[in-house]
Amino acid sequence: MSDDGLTPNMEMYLKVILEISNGGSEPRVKMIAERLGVTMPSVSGALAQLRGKGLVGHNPYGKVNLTEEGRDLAIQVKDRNDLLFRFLSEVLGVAEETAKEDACALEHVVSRKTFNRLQLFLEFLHVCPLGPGDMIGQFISWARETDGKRAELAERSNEGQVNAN
Amino acid sequence: MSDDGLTPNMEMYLKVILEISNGGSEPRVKMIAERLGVTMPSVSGALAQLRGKGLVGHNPYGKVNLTEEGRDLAIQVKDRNDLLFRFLSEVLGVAEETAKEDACALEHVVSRKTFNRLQLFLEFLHVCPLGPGDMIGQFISWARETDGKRAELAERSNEGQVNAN
DNA sequence: CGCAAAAGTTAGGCTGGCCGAAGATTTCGC
DNA sequence: GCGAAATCTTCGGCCAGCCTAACTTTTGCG
Repeated sequence: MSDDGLTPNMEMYLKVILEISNGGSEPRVKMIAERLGVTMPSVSGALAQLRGKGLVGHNPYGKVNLTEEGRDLAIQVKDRNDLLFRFLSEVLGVAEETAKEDACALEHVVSRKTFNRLQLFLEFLHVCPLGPGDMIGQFISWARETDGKRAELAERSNEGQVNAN
Repeated sequence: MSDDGLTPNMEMYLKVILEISNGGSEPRVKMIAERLGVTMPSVSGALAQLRGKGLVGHNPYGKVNLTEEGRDLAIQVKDRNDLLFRFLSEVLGVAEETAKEDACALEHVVSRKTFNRLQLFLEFLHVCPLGPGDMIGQFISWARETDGKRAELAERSNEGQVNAN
């Protein structure tokens, strides 16, 4: 577990607030609500909690901003997201949309230790001493072939199998 | 998301019931409670829900058993867990304990598509055309070195840094 | 058998999150 | 500068999960 003592939901709020301000906008309750797909009352409640933990500054009807501590946590969440996304899409070759969704769920659950190892692993793959840098490409094309063959086999062995997707 | 329409918690209940029966015991409320670290009333409640969804058979004071559908789902969860655990421990070289914990959280959150790609990826690493089979070993030792070097650097550049764990 | 211990359930209460409805505040256009 | 629209908060209510306390059923031992 990622343990910063926050629930996945609270991490999401922090991350979104960070993203909004990184995007150059003033984070507003409404905007946060839209991005998270929740209603404004939910955001109000969440902000109250986060304010209570000293992670955001926010007085009623006022501006929302991350405290230093809140910003640090938000950055950590975002870093986990970025790393996971890169791993899923670049290494595993998962479709962008899926990679985004999965990263967003995984980011709250990956421990520090695993994060570190995964980071190292990505570096390694790029620096990889085997083959000229491109072990990822090798995997991707091997995977394509393999997938293809298996699809054929499945086809050939007939039957109305369950959707394998 | 893994979407079987179950919450992570419900998936855990199914998984644990499966593990208990695979271990050759009759799953009992008490045993499930112990394995999950919850109280018996929580288990009772969960079983009621699962029974409602037709995933377990269980009448009051009676035996607990998975229906066919429940068993299928439980197996899927377990498969996800196994794959993740292998990836974390064998490939990334994460410590066993951590790998177990992380796999247990990740298993509820990995989409089918990502699961499939990860599975393929593990196969590939074992079959890997680059270097004779052992790209994992290469990573592990490269990681050890790199970690070492960085520890030194951190050491040398002094300062009471935050625990980098 | 008969009754205590173990196992299980029901009841009530808590927290985290979410919602809609309704009321408060701020902003903006005229 | 005032009123309507937009934004935000407060208030109840809901569901998932968990707990403790108290009650019921089953088990098993003397």
